[in-house]
Amino acid sequence: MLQRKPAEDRKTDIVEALLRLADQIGPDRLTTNDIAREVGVTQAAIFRHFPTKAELWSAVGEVIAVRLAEAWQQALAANTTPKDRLRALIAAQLRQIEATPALPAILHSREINVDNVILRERFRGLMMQYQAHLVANLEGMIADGSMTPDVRPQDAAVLLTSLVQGIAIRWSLGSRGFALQPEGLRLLDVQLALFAYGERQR
Amino acid sequence: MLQRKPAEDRKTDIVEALLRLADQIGPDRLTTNDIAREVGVTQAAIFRHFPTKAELWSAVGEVIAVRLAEAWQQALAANTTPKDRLRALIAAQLRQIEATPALPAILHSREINVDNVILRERFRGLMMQYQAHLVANLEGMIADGSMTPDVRPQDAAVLLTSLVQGIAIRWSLGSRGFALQPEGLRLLDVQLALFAYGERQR
DNA sequence: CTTGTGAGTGAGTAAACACTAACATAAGGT
DNA sequence: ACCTTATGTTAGTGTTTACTCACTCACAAG
Repeated sequence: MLQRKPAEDRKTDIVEALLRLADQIGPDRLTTNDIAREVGVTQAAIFRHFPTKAELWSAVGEVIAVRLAEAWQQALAANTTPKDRLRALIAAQLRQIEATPALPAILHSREINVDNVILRERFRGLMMQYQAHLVANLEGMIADGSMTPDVRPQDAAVLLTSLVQGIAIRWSLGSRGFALQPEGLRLLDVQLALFAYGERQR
Repeated sequence: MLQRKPAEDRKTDIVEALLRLADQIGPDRLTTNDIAREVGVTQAAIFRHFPTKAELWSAVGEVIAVRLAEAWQQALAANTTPKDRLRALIAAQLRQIEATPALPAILHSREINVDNVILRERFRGLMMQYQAHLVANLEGMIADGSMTPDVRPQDAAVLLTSLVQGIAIRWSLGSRGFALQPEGLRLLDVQLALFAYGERQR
């Protein structure tokens, strides 16, 4: 028989297994059987730790939300200039996706966005927070002269989040044929150079 | 009892129903029962027209591929300058998504990208074709002076496709709270203005 | 060494799934 | 008007799904 673990350890095992499998199988196709096999326990064991599949998904959502929020806080704390902070915010997002490739798929999954109303609102708020961080630092960049005032910070923020999503999609569709973070940061610098152009010509 | 239709008409009914439902229920969660109810026939009737669910998805993929290719051809044919053609290509894409909101979800669904190898390659080729159109017209813009030569056309194309995807995601997550095409074109013009900056300062 | 607790199992359940076979009848060409 | 055909239905099939329940036994505290 298999080694027993305290409930808390096993719970994290299950959540990690789900995150791994969600990338291969897809969030909406993942079954409790798949998860149990990956963890190395019987299917019934999953339900000892999570009363329903929906509550398992809630736990996964919570883990993701905490990780993202922590990564952003760290990015902001470790840098001082608006431009460095902006780059760090984007880099953090790319790193999170690289570490958990299923992240975009889960964020847009029906499991979370249709079935789980609480989690949907949680993520909506989280993404608005990210957008707010971007806008704040873009405003800072306009103030310190590293960005043109011709582009509204809100629009610039949309362009940047789109960039991250676009690269992530290209990365996963192209079977991860390139390193996500370097390629993402390279394109970010292209965009930031464009943002700076307007200023230079003055 | 229900009115009978020639097979060809019914087939398109079924495909249209799937496209409508894929948006609400999700491509990977859609069942043949859901589709049958939407069309207004019994579940078994679906299998009279499509031998398997996978072949139904193939038909859906084919319809999407044809529509996209046609929209691009039309966009290119109706315009002459590189900049107008570029705008038309983006506008066409936004219009397609607005008409078929399930389109992004289907393009990234496991149904097509994991199960259906033929269709996956078909879409990969299609997207590369779109990218090629964008690059060609961006090169034209550099040549006619409406774009800076400082940004590689390939990079600019990635920024633009990301923009479309990003807006589409924001549109669907925000419960379609804004008009997709106008907002998309507005942001496109912001980006195109940035692309032109480098040139202006010369 | 004993014993109480709780992690894990084996063998189920009903519902939902894609798909099938036998039969029915509306529709269209002759 | 008839007869063939193709579209549709009814009532199934086996499989997979999330979830349950009675039971077992590993393990740590006393």
